[in-house]
This record gives sequence, structure tokens and C-alpha cells, in this order.
Amino acid sequence: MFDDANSNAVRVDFIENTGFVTQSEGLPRIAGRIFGMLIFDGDVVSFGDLATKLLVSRASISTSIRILEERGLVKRVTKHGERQDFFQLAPNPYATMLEGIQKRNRSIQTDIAGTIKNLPADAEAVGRLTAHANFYASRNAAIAVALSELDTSQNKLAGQQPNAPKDHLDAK
Amino acid sequence: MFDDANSNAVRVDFIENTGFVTQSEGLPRIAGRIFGMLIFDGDVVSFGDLATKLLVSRASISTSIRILEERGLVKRVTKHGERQDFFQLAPNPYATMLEGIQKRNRSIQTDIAGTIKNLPADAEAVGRLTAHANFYASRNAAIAVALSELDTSQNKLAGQQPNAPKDHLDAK
DNA sequence: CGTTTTGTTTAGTCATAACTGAACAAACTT
DNA sequence: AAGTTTGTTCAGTTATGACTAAACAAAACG
Repeated sequence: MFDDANSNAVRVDFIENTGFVTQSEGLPRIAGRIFGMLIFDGDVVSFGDLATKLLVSRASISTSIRILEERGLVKRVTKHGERQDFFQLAPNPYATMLEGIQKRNRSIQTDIAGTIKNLPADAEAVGRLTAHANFYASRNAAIAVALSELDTSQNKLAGQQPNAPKDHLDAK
Repeated sequence: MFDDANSNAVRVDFIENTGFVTQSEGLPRIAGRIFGMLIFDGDVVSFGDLATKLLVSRASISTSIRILEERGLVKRVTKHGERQDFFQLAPNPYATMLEGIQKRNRSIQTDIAGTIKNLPADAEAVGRLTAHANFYASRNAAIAVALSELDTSQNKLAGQQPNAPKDHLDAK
């Protein structure tokens, strides 16, 4: 146990698992695998290596990386003297994720508010619709709490976060 | 404005919208439409009416209702002297929803903990994996906050929640 | 009893989106 | 310049799952 072969099996399992998790959240599975690989390896990985190590086409890497970049979870960097693009985890991907959920919840809340506004004030449904909107409001309030907690724990782990993102990395 | 035709258009929009929301959360759109209809109408609706009013097959109602029942969001009731099944919102669907998310997060957390346990304690990845698990932990802590908030606002709205669920409803 | 109503299950269709290979453009190498 | 590397885009394939129609079982009705 705890030999290299074992560790690699654990690594692959984690990466695959992360793929399933993000898939169930509506993202391509490959995007999750990339994310999982960046978490596990904690390193800067080249475009080509992503395709090679994950055994998928470069086209898939391209689209999944675009999604991860759009969501602010992954950052593209260059290496001095290297032609390939390299990728690493964005500075605080978890906070960014939570902020994305908040944004979505706000949009749903706005929609429900619009529904209420377009009804007569004494409509029988207004109470239930208000409770419905309230649900998303509490979720967002709760996420705000999680965001502040994340700050705390991030500080605790600061020493263990290798490879603080830089805009430009020199060759090793 | 605010005439019956308008209100009905608003109603249909809300129902369709709720369908989209739940679809993006991995549930069939029809399940969301049922849920939205129950929220808007706040009434007890028969199996047949669901199919008729939503213009979908009875088979779809059957599967979507099963999903909603499994998740504890909708309750099946009988009406004295009626052969059809009837459905209404479960007592506190929002709390149930949040608890479902908590359960899922816990399961992901457990998986990550398993990953960490199967690695040498000094593995370089442990710090990042811990932060990853921590993310799901804070989310769950936050949901706990939302759950207590929900209690509060539910009390505020108690007077506006019609049709408190009963196990058995007499005919009107 | 046969017929009707009702909900579930199953087989099949259809829509969607992930993924790939190939074509492509841009930048670099020689 | 010709050829190579690199990332994106596009067309096509494939896998998944929502949805339906039809078959079905159970219960109520006549």
C-alpha cells in the first residue's frame, strides 16, 4: 500500500470521479477530469499533455478548457520559450464557483419577482410564489456564509497551496 | 392588465420557467412543470388533470411524479369516493430539497476523504484535496444556515400557505 | 361477466449534447 | 518557402435520457 502504483490508481479514480460530479452539474465530463487533474497534480499542465494524459481528442480539450476558463476556474498561462498553452487552477476556484451559483439564483429570483409583479396583488398564488422566491434568497444568503468560511479555511491552507498562479511562468 | 387572460399567461410562463430551472438541475422538464403548477395553483390536482393541463402523456406524468415523490417534494393523496390519485406539494418541499443537496455533498465529501486516506500522508496532493473536501463542507454548513432561515420565513408566511397537506382529503 | 378507468411498465422514437476527426488558420521552425 | 506545431472550428457520430404509444395489471363499474 502507498506505493506509486497505488497512488496512481487513487489519482485516476479521483480524476474520473470528479468527472462524474461535474457531469451531474451539467458540465462535460472531460471538463471535470481536467479540473480534477489540476487539483490532484497541482501543477501547470500543457494543452498537449491534457489530451495525452486524459486520452481524449485535442478538440475536446479545447472546448472543455474554454468552458472552465469562462467560469473562471482555470487560467491559461504561457511558459517562456514554449509554444504550447499551459493551464493551472485559477486563484480561488471555489469562491468563483459559489459566486456563479449566486448569480444563477439571483436570476431565478428575478424571474419569480417578475411573475409576482404581473399578478394582481391579491392573487391567491402570491404567498406561495413569495415563499418560492424566498427559497432562492436564503440559498444565496447561505452561500455568502460559505464564501466567508472559504476565506478562512483558505488562509489556513495557504502554506499548502503550491504554484500560486502567475501571469507568466519562466521555464523550469 | 391584471385580467384573467393576463394572469393565465403569467401562470403558464411561470410553469414553463420552473420546468427549465429543474431541467438545468438534472430533472425532467415535466417534473418541474408539475412542481410549478402545484406551487402556482396551490391546489390538489388529479393525475388525469396533470396530463391534460400540461399536454403530456400519462406515462410522463407517472415517471415524473415518481421522481418528485422519491425526492419528497410532492405527496400523493386520495379523495374520498374518487378513483384517481391526487397530488399536492409536500409539507416543506424547500427544506427537503436542501436536505437532498446536503446528502449529496456529504457523499462527495466522503469520496474525497477516501482519496486522501488512500494516499501517503505526506503526499503533495493532500493539501489541495483537503481544500477540495473543505469546499463541500462549507457548502453544507451554509445550507444548514439556509434551513434555519427557511424555518423563520415559513413561519412568517404560515397564514398564506393554503391547503396544508392531509393524508386523506374528503370530497369538496 | 365484460367493459371502463386508472396508473405503471416497456419498447421505441426523438432531441440534445458530448466527443471525435478533419479541415483550417496562425505562428513558429528550418 | 515549405513544413511543423498548435489551438479552434465544423461536420458527423454516438450516447444518453426525455417522452410517447402501446401493452399491461388492477380495480371499479355496469
